[in-house]
Amino acid sequence: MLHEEVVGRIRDILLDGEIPPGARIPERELCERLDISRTPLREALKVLAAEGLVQLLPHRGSRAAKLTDKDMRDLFEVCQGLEALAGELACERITDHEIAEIAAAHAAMVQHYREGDLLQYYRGNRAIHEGIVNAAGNPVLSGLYASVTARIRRARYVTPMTPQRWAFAVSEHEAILNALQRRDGAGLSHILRAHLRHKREEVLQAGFAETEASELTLKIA
Amino acid sequence: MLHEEVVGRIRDILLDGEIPPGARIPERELCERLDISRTPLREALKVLAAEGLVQLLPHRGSRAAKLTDKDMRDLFEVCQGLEALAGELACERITDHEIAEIAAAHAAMVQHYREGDLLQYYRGNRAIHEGIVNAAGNPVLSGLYASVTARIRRARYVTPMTPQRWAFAVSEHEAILNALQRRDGAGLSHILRAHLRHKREEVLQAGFAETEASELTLKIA
DNA sequence: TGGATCCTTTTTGCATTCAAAAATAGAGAT
DNA sequence: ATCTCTATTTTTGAATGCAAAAAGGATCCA
Repeated sequence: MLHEEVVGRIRDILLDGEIPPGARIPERELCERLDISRTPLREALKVLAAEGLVQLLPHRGSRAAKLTDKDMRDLFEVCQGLEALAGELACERITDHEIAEIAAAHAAMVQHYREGDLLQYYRGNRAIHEGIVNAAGNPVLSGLYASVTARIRRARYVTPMTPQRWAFAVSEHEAILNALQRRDGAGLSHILRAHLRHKREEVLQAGFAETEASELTLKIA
Repeated sequence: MLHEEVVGRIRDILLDGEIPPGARIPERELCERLDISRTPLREALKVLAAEGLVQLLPHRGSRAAKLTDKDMRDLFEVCQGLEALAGELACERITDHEIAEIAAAHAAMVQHYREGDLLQYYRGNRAIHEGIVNAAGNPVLSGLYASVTARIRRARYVTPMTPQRWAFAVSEHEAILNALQRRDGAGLSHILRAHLRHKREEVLQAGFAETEASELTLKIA
Protein backbone atom coordinates (compact mmCIF):
# COMPACT_ATOMS: atom_id res chain seq x y z
CA MET A 1 0.00 0.00 0.00
CA LEU A 2 1.28 3.42 -1.00
CA HIS A 3 1.96 6.15 1.51
CA GLU A 4 -0.77 8.41 0.15
CA GLU A 5 -3.24 5.58 0.34
CA VAL A 6 -2.46 4.99 4.00
CA VAL A 7 -2.99 8.68 4.69
CA GLY A 8 -6.27 8.56 2.78
CA ARG A 9 -7.56 5.50 4.58
CA ILE A 10 -6.86 6.95 8.00
CA ARG A 11 -8.32 10.28 6.95
CA ASP A 12 -11.53 8.52 5.98
CA ILE A 13 -11.62 6.65 9.26
CA LEU A 14 -11.33 9.96 11.08
CA LEU A 15 -13.84 11.79 8.89
CA ASP A 16 -16.36 8.98 9.21
CA GLY A 17 -16.10 9.54 12.93
CA GLU A 18 -15.14 5.94 13.42
CA ILE A 19 -12.52 7.26 15.79
CA PRO A 20 -14.47 10.02 17.52
CA PRO A 21 -12.90 13.44 18.11
CA GLY A 22 -10.67 13.44 21.13
CA ALA A 23 -10.32 9.67 21.20
CA ARG A 24 -6.92 8.08 21.29
CA ILE A 25 -5.80 6.57 18.02
CA PRO A 26 -4.98 2.91 18.60
CA GLU A 27 -1.77 2.39 16.67
CA ARG A 28 -1.69 -1.34 17.12
CA GLU A 29 -5.27 -1.86 15.95
CA LEU A 30 -4.87 0.37 12.93
CA CYS A 31 -1.67 -1.42 12.01
CA GLU A 32 -3.45 -4.75 12.02
CA ARG A 33 -6.43 -3.38 10.18
CA LEU A 34 -4.39 -1.76 7.41
CA ASP A 35 -1.89 -4.59 7.55
CA ILE A 36 1.10 -2.33 7.83
CA SER A 37 3.71 -1.82 10.51
CA ARG A 38 3.94 1.15 12.82
CA THR A 39 6.50 3.02 10.75
CA PRO A 40 4.27 3.91 7.77
CA LEU A 41 1.29 4.37 10.07
CA ARG A 42 3.14 6.92 12.14
CA GLU A 43 4.33 8.72 9.03
CA ALA A 44 0.71 9.05 7.98
CA LEU A 45 -0.32 10.29 11.43
CA LYS A 46 2.28 13.05 11.32
CA VAL A 47 0.96 14.16 7.95
CA LEU A 48 -2.60 14.16 9.25
CA ALA A 49 -1.44 16.11 12.27
CA ALA A 50 0.01 18.75 9.96
CA GLU A 51 -3.38 18.82 8.23
CA GLY A 52 -5.06 19.41 11.56
CA LEU A 53 -7.01 16.18 11.71
CA VAL A 54 -4.83 14.57 14.33
CA GLN A 55 -3.40 15.98 17.51
CA LEU A 56 0.00 14.72 18.59
CA LEU A 57 0.80 14.70 22.27
CA PRO A 58 4.48 14.10 23.00
CA HIS A 59 4.95 10.70 24.61
CA ARG A 60 1.20 10.33 24.83
CA GLY A 61 0.40 9.30 21.33
CA SER A 62 -2.06 10.78 18.94
CA ARG A 63 -5.72 11.63 19.20
CA ALA A 64 -8.39 12.50 16.70
CA ALA A 65 -8.45 16.30 16.70
CA LYS A 66 -11.29 17.88 18.55
CA LEU A 67 -12.81 21.04 17.14
CA THR A 68 -13.99 23.83 19.38
CA ASP A 69 -16.63 26.32 18.29
CA LYS A 70 -13.83 28.77 17.64
CA ASP A 71 -12.03 26.29 15.40
CA MET A 72 -15.25 25.74 13.49
CA ARG A 73 -15.81 29.47 13.10
CA ASP A 74 -12.24 29.95 11.89
CA LEU A 75 -12.51 27.11 9.41
CA PHE A 76 -15.76 28.42 7.98
CA GLU A 77 -14.30 31.88 7.75
CA VAL A 78 -11.36 30.65 5.70
CA CYS A 79 -13.61 28.39 3.68
CA GLN A 80 -15.71 31.41 2.79
CA GLY A 81 -12.64 33.28 1.67
CA LEU A 82 -11.42 30.38 -0.43
CA GLU A 83 -14.78 29.77 -2.08
CA ALA A 84 -15.25 33.47 -2.76
CA LEU A 85 -11.85 33.58 -4.42
CA ALA A 86 -12.58 30.40 -6.32
CA GLY A 87 -15.90 31.81 -7.50
CA GLU A 88 -14.27 34.88 -8.96
CA LEU A 89 -11.53 32.93 -10.66
CA ALA A 90 -13.90 30.25 -11.90
CA CYS A 91 -16.04 32.84 -13.68
CA GLU A 92 -12.97 34.02 -15.54
CA ARG A 93 -11.78 30.59 -16.54
CA ILE A 94 -14.57 28.07 -16.54
CA THR A 95 -15.37 26.33 -19.82
CA ASP A 96 -18.87 25.77 -21.15
CA HIS A 97 -18.35 22.08 -20.63
CA GLU A 98 -17.50 22.55 -16.97
CA ILE A 99 -20.54 24.76 -16.52
CA ALA A 100 -22.67 22.05 -18.07
CA GLU A 101 -21.23 19.51 -15.64
CA ILE A 102 -21.97 21.70 -12.67
CA ALA A 103 -25.46 22.39 -13.99
CA ALA A 104 -26.01 18.64 -14.23
CA ALA A 105 -24.77 18.13 -10.69
CA HIS A 106 -27.09 20.91 -9.62
CA ALA A 107 -30.09 19.29 -11.31
CA ALA A 108 -29.26 15.96 -9.69
CA MET A 109 -28.95 17.65 -6.31
CA VAL A 110 -32.32 19.33 -6.69
CA GLN A 111 -33.79 15.97 -7.56
CA HIS A 112 -32.36 14.48 -4.36
CA TYR A 113 -33.82 17.42 -2.49
CA ARG A 114 -37.25 16.71 -3.94
CA GLU A 115 -36.87 13.07 -2.96
CA GLY A 116 -35.83 14.12 0.52
CA ASP A 117 -32.57 12.15 0.25
CA LEU A 118 -30.34 14.21 2.51
CA LEU A 119 -27.22 12.09 2.13
CA GLN A 120 -27.31 12.19 -1.65
CA TYR A 121 -28.16 15.88 -1.49
CA TYR A 122 -25.03 16.54 0.53
CA ARG A 123 -22.98 14.52 -1.90
CA GLY A 124 -24.27 16.55 -4.81
CA ASN A 125 -23.81 19.74 -2.87
CA ARG A 126 -20.20 18.89 -2.30
CA ALA A 127 -19.67 18.01 -5.95
CA ILE A 128 -20.93 21.44 -6.97
CA HIS A 129 -18.73 23.35 -4.56
CA GLU A 130 -15.74 21.26 -5.49
CA GLY A 131 -16.57 21.74 -9.15
CA ILE A 132 -16.53 25.49 -8.77
CA VAL A 133 -13.28 25.44 -6.83
CA ASN A 134 -11.64 23.18 -9.37
CA ALA A 135 -12.90 25.35 -12.21
CA ALA A 136 -10.70 28.08 -10.77
CA GLY A 137 -7.87 26.09 -12.29
CA ASN A 138 -5.65 26.58 -9.29
CA PRO A 139 -4.41 23.34 -7.71
CA VAL A 140 -3.00 25.20 -4.71
CA LEU A 141 -6.43 26.61 -4.04
CA SER A 142 -8.08 23.24 -4.57
CA GLY A 143 -5.66 21.65 -2.13
CA LEU A 144 -6.24 24.16 0.64
CA TYR A 145 -9.97 23.98 0.06
CA ALA A 146 -9.93 20.20 0.34
CA SER A 147 -7.98 20.38 3.57
CA VAL A 148 -10.30 22.96 5.13
CA THR A 149 -13.55 21.32 4.04
CA ALA A 150 -12.34 17.94 5.26
CA ARG A 151 -12.15 19.33 8.76
CA ILE A 152 -15.65 20.80 8.70
CA ARG A 153 -17.26 17.92 6.89
CA ARG A 154 -18.40 16.03 9.93
CA ALA A 155 -20.10 19.08 11.39
CA ARG A 156 -21.94 19.79 8.14
CA TYR A 157 -23.42 16.34 8.01
CA VAL A 158 -24.29 16.15 11.67
CA THR A 159 -26.18 19.44 11.85
CA PRO A 160 -29.94 18.91 11.71
CA MET A 161 -31.60 20.18 8.54
CA THR A 162 -35.03 21.78 8.79
CA PRO A 163 -37.34 21.99 5.74
CA GLN A 164 -37.08 25.79 5.72
CA ARG A 165 -33.30 25.83 5.82
CA TRP A 166 -33.12 23.14 3.22
CA ALA A 167 -35.43 24.99 0.85
CA PHE A 168 -33.44 28.15 1.36
CA ALA A 169 -30.15 26.40 0.73
CA VAL A 170 -31.54 25.06 -2.54
CA SER A 171 -32.67 28.55 -3.56
CA GLU A 172 -29.17 29.83 -2.80
CA HIS A 173 -27.81 27.12 -5.05
CA GLU A 174 -30.10 28.28 -7.84
CA ALA A 175 -28.52 31.72 -7.49
CA ILE A 176 -25.04 30.20 -7.43
CA LEU A 177 -25.61 28.30 -10.66
CA ASN A 178 -27.15 31.39 -12.20
CA ALA A 179 -24.21 33.61 -11.36
CA LEU A 180 -21.84 30.97 -12.68
CA GLN A 181 -23.72 30.67 -15.95
CA ARG A 182 -23.61 34.43 -16.34
CA ARG A 183 -19.95 34.28 -15.39
CA ASP A 184 -20.66 36.98 -12.84
CA GLY A 185 -17.61 36.63 -10.64
CA ALA A 186 -18.46 39.33 -8.12
CA GLY A 187 -22.01 38.08 -7.83
CA LEU A 188 -21.00 34.46 -7.44
CA SER A 189 -18.42 35.37 -4.88
CA HIS A 190 -21.03 37.29 -2.91
CA ILE A 191 -23.61 34.53 -2.98
CA LEU A 192 -21.06 31.88 -2.00
CA ARG A 193 -20.03 33.99 0.97
CA ALA A 194 -23.62 34.36 2.12
CA HIS A 195 -24.32 30.69 1.52
CA LEU A 196 -21.44 29.65 3.70
CA ARG A 197 -22.22 32.26 6.34
CA HIS A 198 -25.68 30.74 6.64
CA LYS A 199 -24.31 27.24 6.83
CA ARG A 200 -21.87 28.33 9.50
CA GLU A 201 -24.60 29.89 11.58
CA GLU A 202 -26.59 26.69 11.33
CA VAL A 203 -23.68 24.60 12.44
CA LEU A 204 -22.70 26.86 15.31
CA GLN A 205 -26.28 27.35 16.41
CA ALA A 206 -26.69 23.59 16.52
CA GLY A 207 -24.13 23.87 19.29
CA PHE A 208 -21.49 21.96 17.52
CA ALA A 209 -18.87 21.44 20.17
CA GLU A 210 -16.84 18.32 19.88
CA THR A 211 -16.58 17.36 23.48
CA GLU A 212 -14.84 14.31 24.62
CA ALA A 213 -16.45 11.76 26.89
CA SER A 214 -13.77 12.04 29.55
CA GLU A 215 -14.02 15.83 29.57
CA LEU A 216 -17.75 15.69 29.94
CA THR A 217 -17.29 13.40 32.90
CA LEU A 218 -14.81 15.83 34.31
CA LYS A 219 -17.15 18.78 33.88
CA ILE A 220 -20.07 16.95 35.46
CA ALA A 221 -17.98 15.76 38.36
CA MET B 1 14.91 16.97 19.17
CA LEU B 2 11.14 17.23 18.80
CA HIS B 3 9.33 16.25 15.64
CA GLU B 4 8.21 19.80 14.89
CA GLU B 5 11.76 21.03 15.30
CA VAL B 6 13.04 18.52 12.77
CA VAL B 7 10.38 19.65 10.31
CA GLY B 8 11.33 23.26 10.95
CA ARG B 9 15.03 22.69 10.49
CA ILE B 10 14.57 20.91 7.19
CA ARG B 11 12.09 23.53 6.06
CA ASP B 12 14.68 26.21 6.73
CA ILE B 13 17.31 24.27 4.82
CA LEU B 14 14.96 24.07 1.87
CA LEU B 15 13.84 27.70 2.06
CA ASP B 16 17.41 28.92 2.34
CA GLY B 17 18.00 27.13 -0.92
CA GLU B 18 20.75 25.12 0.67
CA ILE B 19 19.22 22.16 -1.13
CA PRO B 20 18.30 23.76 -4.44
CA PRO B 21 14.90 23.09 -6.07
CA GLY B 22 14.89 19.81 -7.89
CA ALA B 23 17.92 18.46 -6.08
CA ARG B 24 17.80 15.10 -4.37
CA ILE B 25 17.55 15.27 -0.61
CA PRO B 26 20.45 13.32 0.84
CA GLU B 27 18.89 11.36 3.68
CA ARG B 28 22.13 10.09 5.06
CA GLU B 29 23.77 13.51 5.20
CA LEU B 30 20.75 15.18 6.79
CA CYS B 31 20.57 12.40 9.37
CA GLU B 32 24.17 13.00 10.36
CA ARG B 33 23.76 16.75 10.34
CA LEU B 34 20.64 16.75 12.51
CA ASP B 35 21.95 13.78 14.47
CA ILE B 36 18.82 11.73 14.09
CA SER B 37 18.06 8.43 12.42
CA ARG B 38 16.20 7.97 9.20
CA THR B 39 12.85 7.26 10.83
CA PRO B 40 12.15 10.77 12.19
CA LEU B 41 13.79 12.34 9.16
CA ARG B 42 11.48 10.51 6.82
CA GLU B 43 8.47 11.44 8.93
CA ALA B 44 9.46 15.08 8.51
CA LEU B 45 9.93 14.67 4.77
CA LYS B 46 6.43 13.28 4.36
CA VAL B 47 5.04 16.25 6.25
CA LEU B 48 7.00 18.67 4.08
CA ALA B 49 5.79 16.81 1.01
CA ALA B 50 2.21 17.38 2.16
CA GLU B 51 3.11 21.06 2.52
CA GLY B 52 4.39 21.09 -1.02
CA LEU B 53 8.02 21.80 -0.23
CA VAL B 54 9.23 18.30 -1.00
CA GLN B 55 8.44 16.01 -3.85
CA LEU B 56 8.34 12.30 -3.14
CA LEU B 57 9.16 9.91 -5.96
CA PRO B 58 8.28 6.30 -5.20
CA HIS B 59 11.42 4.23 -4.80
CA ARG B 60 13.47 7.19 -5.92
CA GLY B 61 13.57 9.21 -2.77
CA SER B 62 12.65 12.81 -2.22
CA ARG B 63 13.62 16.01 -3.94
CA ALA B 64 13.29 19.65 -3.08
CA ALA B 65 10.13 20.74 -4.85
CA LYS B 66 10.60 22.75 -7.97
CA LEU B 67 8.17 25.55 -8.71
CA THR B 68 7.03 26.27 -12.22
CA ASP B 69 5.74 29.66 -13.29
CA LYS B 70 2.25 28.24 -13.03
CA ASP B 71 2.86 27.11 -9.46
CA MET B 72 4.13 30.55 -8.61
CA ARG B 73 1.11 32.22 -10.18
CA ASP B 74 -1.24 29.89 -8.30
CA LEU B 75 0.52 30.51 -5.02
CA PHE B 76 0.37 34.27 -5.47
CA GLU B 77 -3.28 34.05 -6.42
CA VAL B 78 -4.13 32.19 -3.25
CA CYS B 79 -1.89 34.46 -1.22
CA GLN B 80 -3.81 37.43 -2.54
CA GLY B 81 -7.07 35.85 -1.51
CA LEU B 82 -5.81 35.04 1.96
CA GLU B 83 -4.35 38.48 2.56
CA ALA B 84 -7.49 40.16 1.26
CA LEU B 85 -9.58 38.10 3.64
CA ALA B 86 -7.16 38.77 6.47
CA GLY B 87 -7.28 42.49 5.75
CA GLU B 88 -11.04 42.60 6.04
CA LEU B 89 -11.11 40.55 9.21
CA ALA B 90 -8.21 42.44 10.74
CA CYS B 91 -10.02 45.75 10.33
CA GLU B 92 -12.94 44.34 12.29
CA ARG B 93 -10.86 42.90 15.08
CA ILE B 94 -7.54 44.62 15.39
CA THR B 95 -6.75 46.38 18.65
CA ASP B 96 -5.19 49.83 18.93
CA HIS B 97 -2.13 48.18 20.38
CA GLU B 98 -1.76 45.88 17.39
CA ILE B 99 -2.16 48.82 15.04
CA ALA B 100 0.57 50.64 16.92
CA GLU B 101 2.85 47.62 16.55
CA ILE B 102 2.26 47.42 12.83
CA ALA B 103 2.75 51.18 12.51
CA ALA B 104 6.09 50.78 14.30
CA ALA B 105 7.09 47.94 11.98
CA HIS B 106 6.09 50.13 9.07
CA ALA B 107 8.21 53.05 10.31
CA ALA B 108 11.17 50.72 10.76
CA MET B 109 10.67 49.33 7.29
CA VAL B 110 10.57 52.80 5.76
CA GLN B 111 13.78 53.60 7.59
CA HIS B 112 15.42 50.50 6.09
CA TYR B 113 14.15 51.63 2.69
CA ARG B 114 15.77 55.05 3.18
CA GLU B 115 18.99 53.32 4.18
CA GLY B 116 18.76 51.08 1.15
CA ASP B 117 18.94 47.94 3.29
CA LEU B 118 16.95 45.54 1.17
CA LEU B 119 17.29 42.52 3.44
CA GLN B 120 16.05 44.39 6.50
CA TYR B 121 13.35 45.97 4.37
CA TYR B 122 12.08 42.54 3.36
CA ARG B 123 12.15 41.42 6.96
CA GLY B 124 10.05 44.40 8.02
CA ASN B 125 7.76 43.90 5.06
CA ARG B 126 7.12 40.36 6.10
CA ALA B 127 6.50 41.38 9.71
CA ILE B 128 3.82 43.82 8.56
CA HIS B 129 2.00 41.34 6.36
CA GLU B 130 2.19 38.68 9.04
CA GLY B 131 1.00 41.21 11.60
CA ILE B 132 -2.08 41.97 9.54
CA VAL B 133 -2.82 38.31 8.97
CA ASN B 134 -2.41 37.51 12.64
CA ALA B 135 -4.60 40.47 13.58
CA ALA B 136 -7.41 38.65 11.81
CA GLY B 137 -7.41 36.43 14.88
CA ASN B 138 -7.85 33.28 12.86
CA PRO B 139 -5.16 30.65 13.44
CA VAL B 140 -6.40 28.55 10.54
CA LEU B 141 -5.89 31.52 8.25
CA SER B 142 -2.49 32.27 9.74
CA GLY B 143 -1.46 28.67 9.22
CA LEU B 144 -2.45 28.52 5.57
CA TYR B 145 -0.85 31.90 4.98
CA ALA B 146 2.40 30.74 6.52
CA SER B 147 2.41 27.64 4.36
CA VAL B 148 1.73 29.55 1.15
CA THR B 149 4.19 32.36 1.81
CA ALA B 150 6.89 29.89 2.73
CA ARG B 151 6.73 28.48 -0.76
CA ILE B 152 6.96 31.87 -2.45
CA ARG B 153 9.56 33.28 -0.11
CA ARG B 154 12.60 32.38 -2.12
CA ALA B 155 11.20 33.96 -5.27
CA ARG B 156 10.37 37.19 -3.48
CA TYR B 157 13.88 37.63 -2.22
CA VAL B 158 15.56 36.63 -5.41
CA THR B 159 13.68 38.99 -7.69
CA PRO B 160 15.69 42.11 -8.50
CA MET B 161 14.34 45.32 -7.00
CA THR B 162 14.53 48.52 -9.03
CA PRO B 163 14.41 51.93 -7.33
CA GLN B 164 11.07 52.70 -9.00
CA ARG B 165 9.44 49.48 -7.94
CA TRP B 166 10.82 49.86 -4.46
CA ALA B 167 9.50 53.40 -4.09
CA PHE B 168 6.13 52.29 -5.38
CA ALA B 169 5.98 49.34 -2.99
CA VAL B 170 6.70 51.69 -0.11
CA SER B 171 3.91 54.00 -1.23
CA GLU B 172 1.57 51.04 -1.36
CA HIS B 173 2.57 50.23 2.17
CA GLU B 174 1.69 53.77 3.24
CA ALA B 175 -1.78 53.16 1.86
CA ILE B 176 -1.96 49.79 3.59
CA LEU B 177 -1.14 51.29 6.96
CA ASN B 178 -3.57 54.10 6.32
CA ALA B 179 -6.46 51.80 5.53
CA LEU B 180 -5.65 49.71 8.57
CA GLN B 181 -5.61 52.75 10.84
CA ARG B 182 -8.97 53.83 9.45
CA ARG B 183 -10.11 50.23 9.87
CA ASP B 184 -11.28 50.34 6.28
CA GLY B 185 -11.62 46.65 5.56
CA ALA B 186 -12.74 46.89 1.96
CA GLY B 187 -10.06 49.45 1.21
CA LEU B 188 -7.31 47.47 2.88
CA SER B 189 -8.39 44.33 1.13
CA HIS B 190 -8.29 46.12 -2.20
CA ILE B 191 -4.85 47.62 -1.64
CA LEU B 192 -3.40 44.33 -0.45
CA ARG B 193 -4.69 42.61 -3.56
CA ALA B 194 -3.11 45.22 -5.82
CA HIS B 195 0.12 45.14 -3.82
CA LEU B 196 0.43 41.40 -4.26
CA ARG B 197 -0.61 41.52 -7.88
CA HIS B 198 2.25 43.92 -8.52
CA LYS B 199 4.68 41.76 -6.62
CA ARG B 200 3.55 38.73 -8.57
CA GLU B 201 4.06 40.50 -11.86
CA GLU B 202 7.55 41.47 -10.78
CA VAL B 203 8.41 37.93 -9.82
CA LEU B 204 6.98 36.35 -12.94
CA GLN B 205 8.48 39.00 -15.17
CA ALA B 206 11.86 38.30 -13.65
CA GLY B 207 11.41 34.92 -15.29
CA PHE B 208 11.32 32.97 -12.11
CA ALA B 209 11.51 29.39 -13.23
CA GLU B 210 13.17 26.98 -10.91
CA THR B 211 15.13 24.86 -13.28
CA GLU B 212 17.24 22.01 -12.21
CA ALA B 213 20.89 21.67 -13.04
CA SER B 214 20.50 18.27 -14.66
CA GLU B 215 17.58 19.51 -16.74
CA LEU B 216 19.59 22.46 -17.91
CA THR B 217 22.34 20.11 -18.94
CA LEU B 218 19.79 18.03 -20.77
CA LYS B 219 18.42 21.06 -22.58
CA ILE B 220 21.86 22.27 -23.59
CA ALA B 221 22.88 18.84 -24.81
C1' DT C 1 -12.58 4.05 52.90
C1' DG C 2 -9.49 7.34 50.72
C1' DG C 3 -5.14 8.44 49.14
C1' DA C 4 -0.18 8.24 48.28
C1' DT C 5 3.79 5.49 46.69
C1' DC C 6 6.04 1.94 44.31
C1' DC C 7 6.17 -1.62 40.90
C1' DT C 8 4.53 -3.87 36.66
C1' DT C 9 2.74 -3.47 32.10
C1' DT C 10 1.95 -0.99 28.10
C1' DT C 11 2.91 2.45 24.83
C1' DT C 12 5.71 5.61 22.64
C1' DG C 13 9.63 7.28 19.90
C1' DC C 14 13.64 6.17 17.66
C1' DA C 15 17.54 3.21 16.00
C1' DT C 16 18.51 -0.66 13.57
C1' DT C 17 17.82 -4.24 10.38
C1' DC C 18 16.23 -6.44 6.16
C1' DA C 19 14.26 -7.19 1.63
C1' DA C 20 13.29 -5.08 -2.65
C1' DA C 21 14.15 -1.67 -6.03
C1' DA C 22 17.15 1.48 -8.38
C1' DA C 23 21.59 3.27 -9.53
C1' DT C 24 26.21 2.20 -10.78
C1' DA C 25 30.09 -0.06 -12.49
C1' DG C 26 32.30 -3.56 -15.26
C1' DA C 27 32.88 -6.99 -18.82
C1' DG C 28 32.07 -8.42 -23.32
C1' DA C 29 30.49 -7.73 -28.04
C1' DT C 30 30.34 -4.88 -32.00
C1' DA D 1 35.54 3.57 -28.36
C1' DT D 2 30.54 2.73 -27.66
C1' DC D 3 26.76 0.15 -26.49
C1' DT D 4 24.49 -3.47 -23.92
C1' DC D 5 23.80 -6.77 -20.59
C1' DT D 6 24.90 -8.41 -16.10
C1' DA D 7 26.78 -8.22 -11.35
C1' DT D 8 27.60 -5.24 -7.46
C1' DT D 9 26.67 -1.51 -4.62
C1' DT D 10 23.64 1.87 -2.89
C1' DT D 11 19.37 3.55 -1.58
C1' DT D 12 14.77 3.15 -0.46
C1' DG D 13 10.69 1.61 2.17
C1' DA D 14 9.04 -1.04 5.84
C1' DA D 15 9.39 -4.40 9.92
C1' DT D 16 11.47 -5.29 14.05
C1' DG D 17 13.87 -4.35 18.33
C1' DC D 18 15.02 -1.51 22.25
C1' DA D 19 15.21 2.15 25.74
C1' DA D 20 12.51 5.66 27.90
C1' DA D 21 8.21 7.44 29.31
C1' DA D 22 3.48 7.06 30.70
C1' DA D 23 -0.46 4.41 32.22
C1' DG D 24 -2.37 1.08 35.16
C1' DG D 25 -2.51 -1.50 39.55
C1' DA D 26 -1.23 -3.24 43.93
C1' DT D 27 0.24 -2.25 48.44
C1' DC D 28 0.62 0.31 52.51
C1' DC D 29 -0.83 3.83 55.64
C1' DA D 30 -3.97 7.06 57.75
